[in-house]
Amino acid sequence: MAEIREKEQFLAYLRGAGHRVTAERLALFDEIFAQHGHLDAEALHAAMRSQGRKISRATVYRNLDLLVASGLATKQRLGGSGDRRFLYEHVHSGQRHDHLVCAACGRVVEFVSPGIAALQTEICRAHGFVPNHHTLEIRGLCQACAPPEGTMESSRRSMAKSAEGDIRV
Amino acid sequence: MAEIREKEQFLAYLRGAGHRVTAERLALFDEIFAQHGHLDAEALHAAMRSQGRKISRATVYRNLDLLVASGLATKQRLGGSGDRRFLYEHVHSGQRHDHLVCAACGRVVEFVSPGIAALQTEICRAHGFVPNHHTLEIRGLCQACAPPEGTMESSRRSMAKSAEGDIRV
DNA sequence: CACGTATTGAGATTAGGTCGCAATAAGATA
DNA sequence: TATCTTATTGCGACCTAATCTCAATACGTG
Repeated sequence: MAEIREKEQFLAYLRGAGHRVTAERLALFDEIFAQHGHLDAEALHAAMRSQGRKISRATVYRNLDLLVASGLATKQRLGGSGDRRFLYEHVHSGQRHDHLVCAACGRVVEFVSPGIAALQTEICRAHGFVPNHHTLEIRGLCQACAPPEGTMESSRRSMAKSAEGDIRV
Repeated sequence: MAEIREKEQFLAYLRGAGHRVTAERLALFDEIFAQHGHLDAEALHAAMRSQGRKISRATVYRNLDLLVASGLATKQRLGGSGDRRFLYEHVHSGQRHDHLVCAACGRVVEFVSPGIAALQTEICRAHGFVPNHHTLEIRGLCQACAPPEGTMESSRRSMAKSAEGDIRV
């Protein structure tokens, strides 16, 4: 289990900030680290209830914010104008990543771009701005939902389908 | 007035899409192009009422979405986790720009980065993704709200304060 | 000018999240 | 381990932003 390190980090954060270590917090932590991808509060709440853990909606929201404050989870509204709820995601070994969101099927693809990260740092420096979090989301159509007509340049769609997650720019 | 071109574009969009050209739509257009920066639906609504134009809230929302669909305005939730409402902004002569949002004072600084734009294009290509819109927001502390202690490196804060809008990376 | 239909306005409704407060339980102290 | 203090929980009420409904209005075509 990779999240053992993160759990320690979470405990350290709680103690350091004078917060108590409650069963609800640990359960929420386990749940969000057990799941992959983005979850909304609703889904988390449902998941925990279905596991027998009775936990209130308010507590889910409160502790989710705590997880975010600890730096172990992120909270964003993905889907641009579309999605109305916050989505939470546990950090991936401290790795920064951003999102490609398909407007048609809702699929979310993560990507990593050291180049963009570097430019952002540069921009912040130039503006005397001290960055903390960031959100970069590109909305459009994924391969599968690509333009149905495909009149021109329908060729380069060949090497596709499954290659994911290792592209770096 | 620079927005005369945009207004024609808006009219063309309306007609092309089989939508009617109503007084409310024109008034809304004028208002959003008269203002600078980001406005929420509420503010727009208030602004129009205070100008004598009686327009309903529902209509504001509906037509704001129309403006977005026409490509003449953007709709985003800035302020990351903080802001709960959508903010609208008219396009600046077709220029793409992104935001630096101060978590302390709420100030929003716009920046332009051809470098990031290029990398985004590159990433989309690599994923066979056809981009449409995007959102890039960096949250943190602006110069004014910078770390209050400033123990180390308190020097480079000198050339500051007013230089804005011309930094390109 | 008249007609058909998209659009508007007003208010009800929904959705997601937050708040207040009494009951509970972490964890410090002895 | 028993006790005490106070953060945390759960529940339901509440809030806000945005959407929906539907009758009345007004574009714009013929």
